[in-house]
Amino acid sequence: MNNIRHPTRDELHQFPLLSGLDETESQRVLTKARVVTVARGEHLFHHGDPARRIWLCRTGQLKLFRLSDAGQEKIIAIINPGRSFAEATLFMPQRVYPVHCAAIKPSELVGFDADDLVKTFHNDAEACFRLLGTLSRRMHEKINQIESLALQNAHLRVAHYLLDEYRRRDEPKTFRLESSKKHIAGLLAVQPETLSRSLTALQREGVLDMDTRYITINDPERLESIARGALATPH
Amino acid sequence: MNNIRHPTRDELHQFPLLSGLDETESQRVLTKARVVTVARGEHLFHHGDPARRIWLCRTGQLKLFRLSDAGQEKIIAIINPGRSFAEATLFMPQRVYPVHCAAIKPSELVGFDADDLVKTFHNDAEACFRLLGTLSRRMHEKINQIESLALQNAHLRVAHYLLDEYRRRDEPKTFRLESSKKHIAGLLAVQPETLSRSLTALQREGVLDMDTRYITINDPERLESIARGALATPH
DNA sequence: CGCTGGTTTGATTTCCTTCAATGACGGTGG
DNA sequence: CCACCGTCATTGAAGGAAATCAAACCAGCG
Repeated sequence: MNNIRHPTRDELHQFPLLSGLDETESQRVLTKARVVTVARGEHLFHHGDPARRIWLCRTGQLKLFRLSDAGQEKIIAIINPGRSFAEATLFMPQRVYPVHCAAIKPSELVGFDADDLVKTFHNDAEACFRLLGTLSRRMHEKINQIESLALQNAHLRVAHYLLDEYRRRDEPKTFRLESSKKHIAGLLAVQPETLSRSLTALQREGVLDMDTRYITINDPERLESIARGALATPH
Repeated sequence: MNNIRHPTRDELHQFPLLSGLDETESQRVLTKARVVTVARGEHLFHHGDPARRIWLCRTGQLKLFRLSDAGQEKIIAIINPGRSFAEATLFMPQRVYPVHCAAIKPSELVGFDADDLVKTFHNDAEACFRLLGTLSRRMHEKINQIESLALQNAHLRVAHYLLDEYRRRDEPKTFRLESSKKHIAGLLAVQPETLSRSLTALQREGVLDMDTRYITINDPERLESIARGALATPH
């Protein structure tokens, strides 16, 4: 039975980091795990807070982000159900969260005890390898983000983002944006106005159509060539 | 005796990832390890190459970087002696290098066999933990780079860089830049001209003095406040 | 000494942010 | 069910930061 207040053993095993646990370990981790709900807009943790738990998003949506002194927000990642986050804090000398985390939608999370997990990893080489895999993948994603910010202009970043989303969903003509345009702008490190202008330009070019949060890709090849740097020449 | 052609067991143990190996494992890893020299300007590997080795820089200096279609170069990291790199490729499903690597100075490296290392990690939970720690630290560095690119303007990035270098060296009044200004510009994702102008402005403000590659920090507090966002108001 | 590549300085251009105003949603409570 | 409010989205105009272009200078090194 799927009790919403406590993580089930099945759920635990879907969690990639813990999928190989035996009965005893499962039991211990479950005992220390806690379900937390966060209202829309509410913070789960702040940048610099001691990281006593690592998290699995069960429902809802959250953002991991940094803030500038001026209050500008750069989103590092948007967290959707099934994603875990903050694993890298486990192995840092001083265990603090490197970013803020707040809910974009009302969300429900499972929080695993950090000390407890480290103990588990000590006995489980397989789990270590899975975590190494996860962190490595994330590291390469970060390198891609750095390249994107450093070498691509705003329109290129937008085109790239759309193409990535399109492919991630297995290339359906139409799909729904994962989040509001304001948040996507924060993810791409552009102003909402700039994102809006980019999308309008792509629409004018006939590359895509847009209906509020729904995007229809009319010309994937064209989008790809634009993402590669072909200037979207406005007439 | 320090044979320059083959890594010694002592050297292997300085390598943080392998410092806990026992005699047998040391022996195996050493057998498969290979010393490679790279001339200034020469590539060690390209973005997308199969990653059959991970590397330890013994002497010289290298850059890890990405290239834009237009040929612009964004440096992800500058590698100095004692630093290892490319570890994260070990645990990726498709083992390829995510960046280019080229020598800034003539360099000598030890290349460890990837399959061999993975075997070692299977038997050595301690080594796994050390690697998890290394990757976690690098991940947080990447997050800092992303924040820097997204939320700080060029002058702020320069000030931050100088402050970091100053502190990393334990705050000597004068220190030598780790690399040419062209490469530092590539690291900070600004044009060399912009870096030059930033440094000139800081000099004009009396924050620092500069003599070719040597920087003297006259006013660390001022530099810090500039890095925090205090506008360097040119009169 | 005389290259070659790195650095500085100035002038111009481009891109993106900022500012401002209007319009469209979508959730909430009457 | 509809009116209201706040947030999000769009569009235009103006300003500013950094890139680009161009040229002169400098430094290290064969």
